[in-house]
Amino acid sequence: MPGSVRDLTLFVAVYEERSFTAAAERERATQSGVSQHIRKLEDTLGVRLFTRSKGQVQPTPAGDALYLKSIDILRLYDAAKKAVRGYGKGLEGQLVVGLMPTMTRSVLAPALARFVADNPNVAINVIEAYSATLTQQVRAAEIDFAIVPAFACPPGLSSRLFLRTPEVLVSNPSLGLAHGTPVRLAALSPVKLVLPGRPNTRRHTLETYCAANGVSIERLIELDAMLATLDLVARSEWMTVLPGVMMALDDGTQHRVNPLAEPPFWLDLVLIEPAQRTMTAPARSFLSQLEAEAQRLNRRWTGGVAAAAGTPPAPSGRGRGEKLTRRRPRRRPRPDAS
Amino acid sequence: MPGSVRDLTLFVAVYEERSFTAAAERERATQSGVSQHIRKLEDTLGVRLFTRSKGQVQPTPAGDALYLKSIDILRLYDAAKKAVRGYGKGLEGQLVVGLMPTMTRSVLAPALARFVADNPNVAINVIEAYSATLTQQVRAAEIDFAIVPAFACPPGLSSRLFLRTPEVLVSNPSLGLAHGTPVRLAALSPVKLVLPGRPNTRRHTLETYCAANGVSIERLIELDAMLATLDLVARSEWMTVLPGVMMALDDGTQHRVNPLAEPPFWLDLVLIEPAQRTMTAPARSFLSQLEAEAQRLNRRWTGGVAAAAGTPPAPSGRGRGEKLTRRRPRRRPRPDAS
DNA sequence: CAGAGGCGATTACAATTCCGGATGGCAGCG
DNA sequence: CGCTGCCATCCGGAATTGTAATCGCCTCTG
Repeated sequence: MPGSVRDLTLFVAVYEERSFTAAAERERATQSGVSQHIRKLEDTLGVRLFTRSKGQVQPTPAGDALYLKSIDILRLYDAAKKAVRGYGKGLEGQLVVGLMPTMTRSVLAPALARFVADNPNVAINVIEAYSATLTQQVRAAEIDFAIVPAFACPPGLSSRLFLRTPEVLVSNPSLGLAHGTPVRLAALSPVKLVLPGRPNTRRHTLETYCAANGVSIERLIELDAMLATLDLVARSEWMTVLPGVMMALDDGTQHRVNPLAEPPFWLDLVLIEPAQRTMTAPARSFLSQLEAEAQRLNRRWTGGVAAAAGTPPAPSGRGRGEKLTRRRPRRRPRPDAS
Repeated sequence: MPGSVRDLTLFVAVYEERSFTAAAERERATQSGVSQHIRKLEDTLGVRLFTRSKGQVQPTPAGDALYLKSIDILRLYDAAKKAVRGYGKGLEGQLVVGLMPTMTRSVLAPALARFVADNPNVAINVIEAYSATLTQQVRAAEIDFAIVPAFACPPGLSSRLFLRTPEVLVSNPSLGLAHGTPVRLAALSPVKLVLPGRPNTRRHTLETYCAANGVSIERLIELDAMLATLDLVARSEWMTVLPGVMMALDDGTQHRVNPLAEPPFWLDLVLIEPAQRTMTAPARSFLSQLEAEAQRLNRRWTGGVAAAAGTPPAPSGRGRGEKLTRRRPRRRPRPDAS
């Protein structure tokens, strides 16, 4: 009933060669096979496609019509085959990743572009959310892995340090800070800061830093919207503090970016994944791309000799790649929101 | 290697249903068969098209791409099938017909339109030429039949009367003749006539008529180009004489048409075909359409009571449908040119 | 007119593919 | 833990496809 592409190929060959035998050798088939294919076509369509009289094979009007359609179909078919073959390289599978705005602003795009180029047949789903949501989804094994700020690791999760990045002050260029140079926040005190809301542990961490280092906050706006925060800073005298890896590509025209100094202030990002299962190959591959890109961008702040000197050792003996799965904690600590 | 349309149909079904079993029953197949088809596709393409994990069938990016192409291919394929099936009705074969301008000006188009509508899969080739050429081609069995002026039938031809049509005077409307009324050519004498060249027997017949009926020819132009003749008559005071069936559709605005009277002047058209072979079914069918149309148009001149009165009996006992094949003549008479 | 040769149709048989039922693995669910 | 739904796989028979050989028709040629 449905007919094969071979039928059309042979038909087109006969049409163009005006000969069954010529078509047969062109298509590496026997004259007999070609004859049978054409006859099958004619039978199923109920139409003669060629007149084989006078020693000449001539297409009928129906043959002409079918030829015009056939070449389109075959061209499409071939294009489809080629296009789909292009997906053959690289890994295969699905990949669901949870990332905070910290990762999605600068790190994600290059890593993602490289990964899809290398692995076109992996179905990718990136979820941008705050760490509370992400942690929950990882524990439910809804996503392959997530990158979140370091926190007390709840059960069912496996985690390791992903990146240590400096916190940076982000301000309006008109405020006159020299882009990229370390800054002592206390020297600017009192400051007007845009900070995340109370549920976000980041808020507490930042306030603690300020209080401990003689930074008085003149005014404060709570914004849990990253795009709005950046826009507000770019258009006003409000400032904010963000993870450095997120701002590594800024050149100082939209935002002035200055690492906090005296004392430096570091943020640890950790990778979390469901403890009960091993990471899929696409997840591993994408993670390595992501990590490479994050470290490359982070060198904007740690690569310089002066900045490198200020890098503290990894905290509390937990090095990169070291698992810290906790199976049965006494109580479940609430994950912080970023 | 080349894959069948069934593959794509089943693939599309799976893609849309997101389920192998649902696709199977939608396409009247078994789940097993669907699974095998998809696997064959994946193997030949070297790409996974669906991820069958978590109890969910989800297309991969390659699956998405293939789906987009597939629906186009299937749509095209279906359209092609439907279109070609449309050629299934009616007769099939080839048809080569030779006609003079006398037939092609008014008779051919309606007959041809009806014939191709009824028999879409007949390859038609109409050759417009003068009778000398046509007779030769019929004898060489290059064409199925031709319509030519009556003449002494050479060997190898079978002929019968096709149509008796009155000769009509064609003139410029500004000359003031009443369109459609019989006219006595002698009353217009002397006349300025456009006539075919000497090789055409028509020329001799017309001159004979004029001479025998007191028509003096004031001036004469030889034109063997029908379009040019009609155009010249429409734009000047030159007149010509043409077979009536050719001018039956004219309404008198471009050309005034008047049957010759006192005496009337008839042209016999005959059908000629190769004697050694019987006419093909398409040829018979087309001929009957052509004949019906010719007679319909001819009634414009013979249908009226007065005109019918002037119709002479068929000449020399050769009625319509009567063959006059001559196998072995003494000498081969030169066919006249029309 | 006879013979040769080209070409498509047909036939018979072999290889392959297709199809459907049965079975097994896996995950979700009560 | 059994049940159920779903897909993969295996297997045997049916159908299709491909091949080689042959036939019939036509053309060409001498």
